[in-house]
Amino acid sequence: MLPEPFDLLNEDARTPLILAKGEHVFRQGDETRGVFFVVSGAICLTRMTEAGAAVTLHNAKVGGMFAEASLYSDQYHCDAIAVAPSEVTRLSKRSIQTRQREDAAFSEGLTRRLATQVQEYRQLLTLHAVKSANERVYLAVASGRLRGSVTQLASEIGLTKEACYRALKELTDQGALKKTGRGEYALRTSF
Amino acid sequence: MLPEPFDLLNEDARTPLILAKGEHVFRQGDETRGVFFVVSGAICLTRMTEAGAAVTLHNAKVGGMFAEASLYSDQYHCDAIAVAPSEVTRLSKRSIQTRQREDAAFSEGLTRRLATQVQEYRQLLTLHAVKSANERVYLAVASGRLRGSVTQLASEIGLTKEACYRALKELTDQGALKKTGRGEYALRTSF
DNA sequence: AACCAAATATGATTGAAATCATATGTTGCC
DNA sequence: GGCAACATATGATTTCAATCATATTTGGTT
Repeated sequence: MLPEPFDLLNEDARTPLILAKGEHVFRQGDETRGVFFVVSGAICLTRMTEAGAAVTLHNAKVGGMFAEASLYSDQYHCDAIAVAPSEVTRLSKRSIQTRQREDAAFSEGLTRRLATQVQEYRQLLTLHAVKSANERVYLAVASGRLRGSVTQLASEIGLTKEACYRALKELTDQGALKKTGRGEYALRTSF
Repeated sequence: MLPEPFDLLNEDARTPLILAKGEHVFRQGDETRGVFFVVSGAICLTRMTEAGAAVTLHNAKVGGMFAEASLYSDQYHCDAIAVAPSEVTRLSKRSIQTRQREDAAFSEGLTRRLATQVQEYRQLLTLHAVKSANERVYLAVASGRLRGSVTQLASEIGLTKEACYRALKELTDQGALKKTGRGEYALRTSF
């Protein structure tokens, strides 16, 4: 359930938290107690600027984690608020740090996970820079991003679901994609 | 010059490479020899899909790094090509891995750098999801992203430079920003 | 000093995606 | 079994940023 290497942590390193919509997981300035995994719901991280504007830093969704950088800070630098009824698992900072020191496999696993995420985020950002909706959708499908729903893909790649459906239709009409089912599309190999 | 913790590496872990435009730093399938730092120019990472489409994974610019995930792979999974005459520094995989095992400060520094980058990329992706150009520019300025040129900011946040200048002008007219010089803007604190 | 390249700045026009609307299909649940 | 919620799908209209165009300023180079 927890992503590697956090699945290696002892039971007592995990604290489940149930949150009502609007409830805080932590606040800016709170002492850092760990990193979090989203079991259900969604958590939004925001920071206030000096001018009073709220900047959203991250929308953590089911299966995602947040506040990993808190391992290297004494206080949280933003607010984490449940935007829906949620369950999150807190992974104790102390346990993680101890394990990092004492277990090379865990330490390597953590570094590896972060390196992989950096790679994924760069790829996603690069995809966002593609102007044409059709090309963006094609590249997204070619990169294997159409796992869940089309709606989900749309939000992932920065399009409305309507624009995404339209692009899928046009790409299918053009012969670049093949419709393999309701909401399912495959690449048409060009040879 | 090199970002932490790579500045800690010995001289002999660094290999400078000079590349003409179009030249490869490495190819998909090559044995992994290290991670890279861009001293000048720009490097583009692309991968071919089964259907023959080229997917750009990352555009590494001056001061940036690429192929960090190669530390956890035997072969590179994409091509790295200089899109302009470039100089890059290769940081030997072996040296990094040895140092990771033997120097806790280095190891922690690397993990920390990656965690920070994950955080930054998430923030940038979240910013890209803001629809209105004005709001996007405002939030970008509020997050301290207007360091270099406006042109640079524009490309960073996914707008054309024209749209970015216009947004800056409108925000200034509205009183949300204050123009402090040519290409320089500051937040107007609302109190 | 003259010149060039790039950044700054803004106006006019266009186009592509957002929005609004609507219909059907599917899934889970009481 | 029926209802609610959501995903799929596509048509019509609008809007906002991209594009095209142009002028000025600045910094670096010869």
